[in-house]
Amino acid sequence: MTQLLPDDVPDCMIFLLAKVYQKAHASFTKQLTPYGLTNMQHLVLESLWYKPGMTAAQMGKFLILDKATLSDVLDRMVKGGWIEKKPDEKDRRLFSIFTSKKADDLKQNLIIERRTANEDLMKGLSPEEKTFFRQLLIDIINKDSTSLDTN
Amino acid sequence: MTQLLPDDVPDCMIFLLAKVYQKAHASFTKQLTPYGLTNMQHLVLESLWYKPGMTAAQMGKFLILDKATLSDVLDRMVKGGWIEKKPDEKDRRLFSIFTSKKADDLKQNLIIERRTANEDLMKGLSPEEKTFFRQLLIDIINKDSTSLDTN
DNA sequence: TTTGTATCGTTCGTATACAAAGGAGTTAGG
DNA sequence: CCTAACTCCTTTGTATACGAACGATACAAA
Repeated sequence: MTQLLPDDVPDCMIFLLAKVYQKAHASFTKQLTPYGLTNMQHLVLESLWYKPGMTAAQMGKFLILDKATLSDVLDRMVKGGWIEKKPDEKDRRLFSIFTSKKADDLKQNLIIERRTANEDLMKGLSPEEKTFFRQLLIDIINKDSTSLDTN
Repeated sequence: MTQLLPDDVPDCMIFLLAKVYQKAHASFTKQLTPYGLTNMQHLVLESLWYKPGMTAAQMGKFLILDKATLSDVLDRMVKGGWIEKKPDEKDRRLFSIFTSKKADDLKQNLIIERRTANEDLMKGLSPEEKTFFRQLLIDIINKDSTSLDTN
């Protein structure tokens, strides 16, 4: 059952952003189903391939995510065998987080899945439009007013 | 604690969309705190001012929202005195939903809050950029591939 | 060294989100 | 009219999200 916007599209960018994100999220979720991974878990893996050994706090800042949210996500990923948490020997408050072999074996596939999802989402846009859209999003995120907190 | 994207911004539109929505959502949430309303509850009220007496199923289609999600939201709004559910006399499966006096008294203020939130989010963009951005979002939502399901 | 402050990760409470299943009610087809 | 199929709404289970408070730890200042 396909759902389109009504003819008189709501005059609310927040709503439109929510729906675009909802659509992108739903699409990527489907792609990841065969792997048994969620969107968020995929994001965590990619961040760890980029910066192995991050602590939860570092990852929270990197992904702009609340530490309470991340705590649960990481917990499920440990249980699922996707990551490992190794206690820091110098500072016993910290855990360094690493991807598991199970995750690393799927690395190339998972990165391709993300690329495909992105291409699907941007399908139909010209290269100029893609660049402009991307830069627009970055500018909005980096704009000063009401920036995101992640402490 | 302000959070910016790293210098090498992640090459993932899904992530950027998530963060833009996260920012817009957080900002609007703060604006609505004095009213004791959430983002979603505000959206429900506006949809009811637009189409009074909608059923939950109609609203779910209008807002492109899962009925399970909506069921909880509406339940909390009834308890909070924002809306009323009146059973349909012809079809006993249905409830017509209406805004309460408490909600209607705040209508003008709440609509202004949404406008302000939208202007804040788009602040710094030229009128052409705003139009283009908005149309881009609408096009992506309405694009055929992997459209949103709502029931 | 002690005391105050800050940080790290967890837990709790609340609010989305959605798949899947279930109960109640309606309608269509024979 | 009677059953099969469908619809509406709720409930259950899981996964984000985030504010707030908490225990353990680290550090800095007196």
